[in-house]
Amino acid sequence: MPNPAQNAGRTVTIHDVAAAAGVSIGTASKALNGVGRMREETRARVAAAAERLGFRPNTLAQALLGGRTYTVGLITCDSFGRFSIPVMLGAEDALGDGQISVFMCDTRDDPIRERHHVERLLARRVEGIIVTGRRTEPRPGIGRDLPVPVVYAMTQSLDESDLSLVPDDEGGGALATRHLLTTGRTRVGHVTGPEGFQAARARAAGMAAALGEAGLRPAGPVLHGEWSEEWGRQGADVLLRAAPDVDAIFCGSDQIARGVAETLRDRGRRVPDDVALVGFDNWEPMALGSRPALTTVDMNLGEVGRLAARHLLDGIAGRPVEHGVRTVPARLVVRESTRRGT
Amino acid sequence: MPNPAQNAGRTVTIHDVAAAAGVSIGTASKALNGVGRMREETRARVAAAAERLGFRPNTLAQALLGGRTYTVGLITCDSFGRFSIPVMLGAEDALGDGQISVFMCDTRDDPIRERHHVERLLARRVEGIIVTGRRTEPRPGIGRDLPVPVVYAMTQSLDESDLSLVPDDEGGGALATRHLLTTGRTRVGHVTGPEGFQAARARAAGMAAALGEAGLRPAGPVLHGEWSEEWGRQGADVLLRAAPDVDAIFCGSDQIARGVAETLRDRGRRVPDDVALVGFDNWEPMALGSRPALTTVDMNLGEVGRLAARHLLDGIAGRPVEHGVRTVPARLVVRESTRRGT
DNA sequence: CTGAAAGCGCTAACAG
DNA sequence: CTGTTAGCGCTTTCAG
Repeated sequence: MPNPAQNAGRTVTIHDVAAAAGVSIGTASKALNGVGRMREETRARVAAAAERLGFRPNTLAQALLGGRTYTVGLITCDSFGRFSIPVMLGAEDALGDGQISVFMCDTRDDPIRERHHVERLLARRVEGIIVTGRRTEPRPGIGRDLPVPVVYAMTQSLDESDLSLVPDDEGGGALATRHLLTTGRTRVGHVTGPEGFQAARARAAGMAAALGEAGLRPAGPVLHGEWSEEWGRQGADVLLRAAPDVDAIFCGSDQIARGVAETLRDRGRRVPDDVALVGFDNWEPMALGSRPALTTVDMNLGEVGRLAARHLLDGIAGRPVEHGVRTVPARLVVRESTRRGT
Repeated sequence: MPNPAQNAGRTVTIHDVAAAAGVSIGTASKALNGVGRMREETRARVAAAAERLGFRPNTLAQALLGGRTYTVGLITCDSFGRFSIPVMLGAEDALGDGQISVFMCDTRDDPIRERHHVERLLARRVEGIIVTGRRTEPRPGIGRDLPVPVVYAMTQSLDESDLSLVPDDEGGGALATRHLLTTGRTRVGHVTGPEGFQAARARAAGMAAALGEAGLRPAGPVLHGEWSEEWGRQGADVLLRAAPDVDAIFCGSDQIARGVAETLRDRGRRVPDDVALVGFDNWEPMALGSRPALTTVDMNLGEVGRLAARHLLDGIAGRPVEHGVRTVPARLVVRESTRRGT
């Protein structure tokens, strides 16, 4: 049986198929697309010829004619980093079934490169663009009045008329905090990332709100620093001095939580018996590698991506795209670091 | 000044530009492409019209006519994981400047999906395909006699006639080991990943070779286990029992190294004073978060990707693509965990 | 120096 | 039931 793919010579066109099947080019097209009515025998003969020659309809020609390319662009400013990848996966998920292919572009955080990529994508007649990013900090949009719909995911456009999908940091902070309260903790501290990050501020706000509902306040000051383990180690020390009776610490990231865990251990506090610990990100290598394994907030980034894709598809279908900033609920993943309340 | 992008209504074609500039369609084309000879004034008039209307040549039409699409496919089996991302970045790097766009496809490790993606890419007339993967284990190729060149990066095709680019695990192991010897260590142990992984075996072989050159043998048995911190913690205990006088440990991954470091600390061995430690991967969040920061082997994955892209471009240009498995040298990153030799 | 016409691979009307 | 034709947007001969 000849391999259908062995057309290394010249690409097989529908013209070849038609010739091989002894029909005209138009008939071949209809036969292959199951359109119109014709003798079953003819249809089969054409199909056989196509199969034998390894015919693959040229998507470009179809696109040119049909006015649709079934492609979208995915622009990331995250160097394909840790956050945008799950988003992309989710997006690919929602798009892939629709026979839509994805052009990937990385901007390296360079606006010139970005502009360049947008131009290229538009020249390729993508039907829509998803923009993802590293942080949730608002950023300038990729352009106004573009001829295709645009959705921002895991990043946020400064332009109010754009649609941006971001994780619910505030809700996540509240979720983590309420979980700690449920397990009987009442003196909850917070060590997190730079105050300049909206994500850090929102998570802290969520925590404060949840504590407030219970008539409580944070134990010690909210400690802002870098998104690093090293800061977690330092921050924990500061916190232990400021609020020695702390019985739970909510951390702005899993990395910070690991650092905190290390200092707690060095200072003879057992996790979770003396101090319960909650991280943020559900970055598994970190959260599972930590001892004990970290309870943490998962931002459902895949869902962010899926939603972004779905909104984009709506836009492509001609339905008006919503605008403003929309938030995707987070989810708590409970592990050892908060088991067995006091 | 009108925004060139405000063509939300209908896409601007060269026909529109020609009409606006008062020239024929062919003249407009030549003017825009700087081809042929014509009055400077005409050229300028066309350029101005194109600018004003926000004309973007339709890449599809150009591709159809020119027989080149300037696109390649990137297939990953790694769910955009930690390893294939740097590879992609490197590839995008080498391709992007050549005005080549990249279609991303994730297979989720499903051969059916993979087949599907390959078909789709070929239908879109990509000019080449790069396949990346999670492990360096050999895998079946994506198809024989495809009409476009294919390069495997960070994964390896079973088909000897394919070109596969993989990191030099053996060289990396030797590099790490020689560094330890240089800092005066002589009793070097090894804790690494599953024996089933070629990467683990190659790294161990590299270490054995380097020790052999110095007339030495590994301290204790080579310990195979999971690629996890937990295994690092356990493995270190086993090693300390089997070879209590060990003064250096080379680990198969940074995660394992972190686990090893933790156990060493628990057992009262100082790093690097009593025992020096080298990891593998240079996965920065892990390597830098560890205390002390880990000396580790960087596989130069970006280079792997860049090379893959370059070979692919060669293939696209019609030059014959080499075949077999080619190896990209690794690089040592020295940090605290090996400073100050005994 | 500029315009007209052919054609890339395909589909969708319309004739036969 | 099948073949012919026009045309998607563009480039490239070849005449004018």
